[in-house]
Amino acid sequence: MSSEVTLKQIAEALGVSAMTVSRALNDRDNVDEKTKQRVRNKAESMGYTPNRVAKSLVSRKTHTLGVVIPEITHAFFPEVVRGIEEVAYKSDYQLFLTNANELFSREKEAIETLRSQRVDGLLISSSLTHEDYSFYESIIEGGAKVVFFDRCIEDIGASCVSVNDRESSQKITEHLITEHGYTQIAHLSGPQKVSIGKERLQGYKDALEAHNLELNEEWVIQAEFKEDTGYDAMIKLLEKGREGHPDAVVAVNDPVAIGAIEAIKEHGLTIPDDIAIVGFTDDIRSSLLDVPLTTVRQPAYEMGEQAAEKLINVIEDEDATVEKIEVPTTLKIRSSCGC
Amino acid sequence: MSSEVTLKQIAEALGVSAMTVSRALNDRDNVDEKTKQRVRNKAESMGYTPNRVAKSLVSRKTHTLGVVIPEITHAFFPEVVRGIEEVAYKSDYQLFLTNANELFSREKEAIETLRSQRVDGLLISSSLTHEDYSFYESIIEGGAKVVFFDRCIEDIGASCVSVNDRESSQKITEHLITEHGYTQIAHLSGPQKVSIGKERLQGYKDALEAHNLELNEEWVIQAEFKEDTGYDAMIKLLEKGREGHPDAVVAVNDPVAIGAIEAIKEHGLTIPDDIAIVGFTDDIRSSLLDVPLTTVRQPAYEMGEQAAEKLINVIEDEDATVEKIEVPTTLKIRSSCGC
DNA sequence: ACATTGTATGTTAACGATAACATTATCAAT
DNA sequence: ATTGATAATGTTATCGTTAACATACAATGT
Repeated sequence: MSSEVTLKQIAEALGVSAMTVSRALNDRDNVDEKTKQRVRNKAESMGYTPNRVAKSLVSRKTHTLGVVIPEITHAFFPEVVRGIEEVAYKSDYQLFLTNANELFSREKEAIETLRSQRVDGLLISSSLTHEDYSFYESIIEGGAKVVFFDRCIEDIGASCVSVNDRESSQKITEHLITEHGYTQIAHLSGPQKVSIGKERLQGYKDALEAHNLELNEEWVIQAEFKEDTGYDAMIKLLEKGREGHPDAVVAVNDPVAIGAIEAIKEHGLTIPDDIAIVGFTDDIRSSLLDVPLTTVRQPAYEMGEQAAEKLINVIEDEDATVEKIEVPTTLKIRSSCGC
Repeated sequence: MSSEVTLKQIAEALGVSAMTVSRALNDRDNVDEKTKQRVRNKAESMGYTPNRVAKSLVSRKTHTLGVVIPEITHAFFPEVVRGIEEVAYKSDYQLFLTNANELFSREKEAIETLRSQRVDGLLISSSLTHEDYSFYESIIEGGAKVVFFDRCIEDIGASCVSVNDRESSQKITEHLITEHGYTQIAHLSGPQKVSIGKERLQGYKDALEAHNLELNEEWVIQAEFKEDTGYDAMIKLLEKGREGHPDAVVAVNDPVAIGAIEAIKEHGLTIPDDIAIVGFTDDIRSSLLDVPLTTVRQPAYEMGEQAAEKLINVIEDEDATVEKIEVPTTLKIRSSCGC
């Protein structure tokens, strides 16, 4: 039997109306138990699969969520997606997954398509790198239910699940200052248009300020989020060299730190003796490096769970409020910081 | 404007019929250029988003693919999904992603739901661990378009994209024999009900046989696919101990090898001097271990691409044939084998 | 005997878009 | 002016399901 079996076909085969079949299969009241059984058997034997497309058209609900992430390569986002998936599964939602590949244009396209699909809600980690939020504003105003995670766009009426990047960044920088006494600390930053890039830089600055260390603008080099940009930024930093190299480096995330480590090694320097370095994310590789990387652990799975729970809440409860949900980070002290 | 704008509403606002609006927005012939422009402007200003649900009901095509994977934690499947996503994106398909969590019951449920969603096709990496293929048979007979990848179910009328597990397993085992002269080689196998479990064991046996080494059944221990099962299996192997431990171990995949390495270290043995070990997969961590792991590299991204291409081909071309597509593996020789 | 209640079923219309067919307007050719 | 062809637009029915209302019939109470 083909997958094209419809209620009407079952109805005809049994000599009843389509409505009765619908009622029987949805186990409603007011249907004779014998009829229900007859219908169920027939549906089974004809290989009936309910058509959610038709159902969605009537109910204006698709029971689907759109997930938009900026990349799938590293361990972080898959882990977030696993958390999302788990919650969605339990609440009987299906997931549309799209990878924007760090391109906002592609993200926009993806969101547009997902809205066409009439997803009940959107989970977005933004690839935006400029400061024009009008696209998000318009879709939210247009009634889309959105929850951001990790890379958030704030104050535009959508909830957000992330870690406290600024505070965490400050904490790990302070670890370098108070535990190890470093004073010459550089930062390989992320793009300043992305919230986590800005926040983490700010946390680094906060730490310096709190300990009366002077900020050397020359030692803040902008990378992006991947290994090669970390490598390049570190090379730049090492080649400035007039005033010598820094004691320690705070990288915007672990992939950047991993790239930087390679550059440091190539320059014949050792970690942590010549230069200490710390990251952010706790990439799956970080504990396995020659000199295990001290970093900030972000609970990715939990972040996914929280984001999905919040979104489903927004979808199902009319008066859910806009929230900023922070999931706690933990410092993962390993040896790259000098410990 | 809410997302609930319909063609009819635009039509009313302009005093034309819904059909004209539909034609204008789809840029059909036989519509006055001025009308088209008026319609487009109005649609834009009202924030119209076409409803794919309604469209799908008419066209009986959803332009969506269902992807079912057994796990998302490790790097392999995310990378496959990235390949799938890329191809789907280019061909304008959306992806439903579901994680079966290594549970066949959950996979079955997922497939049923995806069929309800009327996905145009399914990409499946099976979590099946028994030998009853009737579920797959029935959905394929029911007209579902299916392409398996990595963990395939063969000879039931669906195409399959995978590596040649048996041959690759034989090759890496032979590397241990011919390059290093090991003769006491153990195997930590996968579940024998899963194709890759069976095939890789078989490849291991082929290698022994080809070199006239006796197969010691005691040294084939069944693990599953994760670290903890590798650890447990290795402990079992080490504690048999009457005849001493093996020279070398062939693990069914890298996570199992990583678990086993821990067990080996705990027993105070060193790799590769006391026991050499090799894996399969080329996990992102494998090159970063204390003793980098020799393994078989599976081109995950390419596997995803091929699987998606094949599926789209099956969907769009009536007389596409059933194929077994093999993507080539490469040996990643590092130092855990003794090199 | 008859209104009343309740159970089991049927009919119609709707969700939003579009294919297929129908109608009207426009213009050139005779 | 009339015809025919073509361009522009409208109408109806359909996809599969279900809500809302309608009907048929049996059982109950007075």
